[in-house]
Amino acid sequence: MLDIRILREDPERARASQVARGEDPAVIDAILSADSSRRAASTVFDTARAAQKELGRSIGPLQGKVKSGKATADETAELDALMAQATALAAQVTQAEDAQRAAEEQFIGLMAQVPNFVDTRAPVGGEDDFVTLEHVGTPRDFAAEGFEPKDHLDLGALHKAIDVERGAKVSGSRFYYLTGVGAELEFAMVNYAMDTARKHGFIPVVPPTLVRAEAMEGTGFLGQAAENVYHLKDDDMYLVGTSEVPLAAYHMDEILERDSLPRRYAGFSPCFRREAGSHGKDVRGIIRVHWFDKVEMFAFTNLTEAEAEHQRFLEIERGFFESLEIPFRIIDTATGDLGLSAARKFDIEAWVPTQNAYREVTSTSNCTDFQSRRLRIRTRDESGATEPVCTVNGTLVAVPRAIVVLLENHQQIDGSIRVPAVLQPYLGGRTVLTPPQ
RNA sequence: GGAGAAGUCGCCUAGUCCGGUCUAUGGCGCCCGCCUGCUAAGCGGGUUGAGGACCAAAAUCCUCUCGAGGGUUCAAAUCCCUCCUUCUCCGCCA
Repeated sequence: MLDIRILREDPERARASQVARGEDPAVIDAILSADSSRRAASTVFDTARAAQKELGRSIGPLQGKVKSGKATADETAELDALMAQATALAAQVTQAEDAQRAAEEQFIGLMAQVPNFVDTRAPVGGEDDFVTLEHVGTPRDFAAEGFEPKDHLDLGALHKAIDVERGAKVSGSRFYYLTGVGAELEFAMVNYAMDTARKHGFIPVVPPTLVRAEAMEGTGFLGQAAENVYHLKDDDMYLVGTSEVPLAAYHMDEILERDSLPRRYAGFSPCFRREAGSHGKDVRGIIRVHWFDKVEMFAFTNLTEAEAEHQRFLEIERGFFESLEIPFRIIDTATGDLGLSAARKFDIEAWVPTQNAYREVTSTSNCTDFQSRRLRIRTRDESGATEPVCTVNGTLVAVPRAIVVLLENHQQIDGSIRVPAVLQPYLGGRTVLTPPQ
């Protein structure tokens, strides 16, 4: 949810943000108009209600007298007159209330559609208009090493680590089994990621992955992204696509004391995505799947700290993939590709040798106060007044994609996989994974 | 899943039977002030959150908020319905 006060004071900024995202700026004017109708309706209602209350205070004692039979004829007549007035007033109040509610609903409906303000430093444009900020590491020259790299599915089959055929048999396309060393790799990555997060001051969390509409809505996943969310109709529950959802909603309706910020959480959870509208994309392998496990970083900060926190998240992600000795680049996502909640987003794209391309492995977003307004998560400023917090999220490790880039980048000519030093303690000290006989 | 009890402005709590003077009681905690070698005690005041009016700002005022949403009524913390949550007992289960 946007801050209506900023919209009132600086509608130009809101219109510019809409334009940058490729959205309709006219919505902003519709909102401003709905806002003033809402305020006018509210004033009418308040006035009518105050009069009604006042009248009620006269009726009460008088009726007491009449009921007990102690009232004079004048008093009985007065009560009748007051009651007639009250009846008339009640009609006014009902009408004013309906008008107020309608105006409020229209206003909220419009507000909920509008994405967060973009950070003006984010590159303007669509999906392909990102800016590459940095390259880290150098892709291997397999030709010079004298062999053709195998893709992660071939390597997965060779190591009996990834089984997509049986995944499809049991659950359908875009499902997989991790077996043997594949499963071990998942635990190794998750444990390494959690240890990393803990060292950076994050509290480890295993959150619920089935949530109510409110949590989904509050984090901005029931808007444009709704088609990618699994919904359980019988229970009206949603399967989360990321632990960002339950982590953000963790402090829903709370006021977080100023000195308790930033609060940093690292969530481990399965993630479920319908991948509607991505037919034909990444059909082979486990790059794009309906379910995967992920370690996600999440922070609640105050307004002035959010941007620094976002940078911190990027540094942690950078350090993580650097330590895995995987070449990657960092991109600054373009405004048209930010999603509903983010003001700015950085992705790490790791090198996938067999695709001769960089593919997204992490994403960190600064959602400023957009989610916290929807979830009513606040803190107090110096004067003690409440203000919304800011939320920042970022992937530490999304398991299947991390496995893909690890296998492909560290494969050797005989099909074995070199284990980067940081991961060795999590794999029983093995320095190389050799295919089972 | 079944039966029962409960949910009040940080925490505890009065009020609900019998609707209006509830503009929600009292205690604890916390904050400010007074008093005071210091501290404690004592005394006085303040202490839910949201929206709005006025405004440079403060003060002030209005409305909403008694788990949530509906309903009855001139009027709902209070009566009725639905839902949520918690607790107790039973059943089932990793």
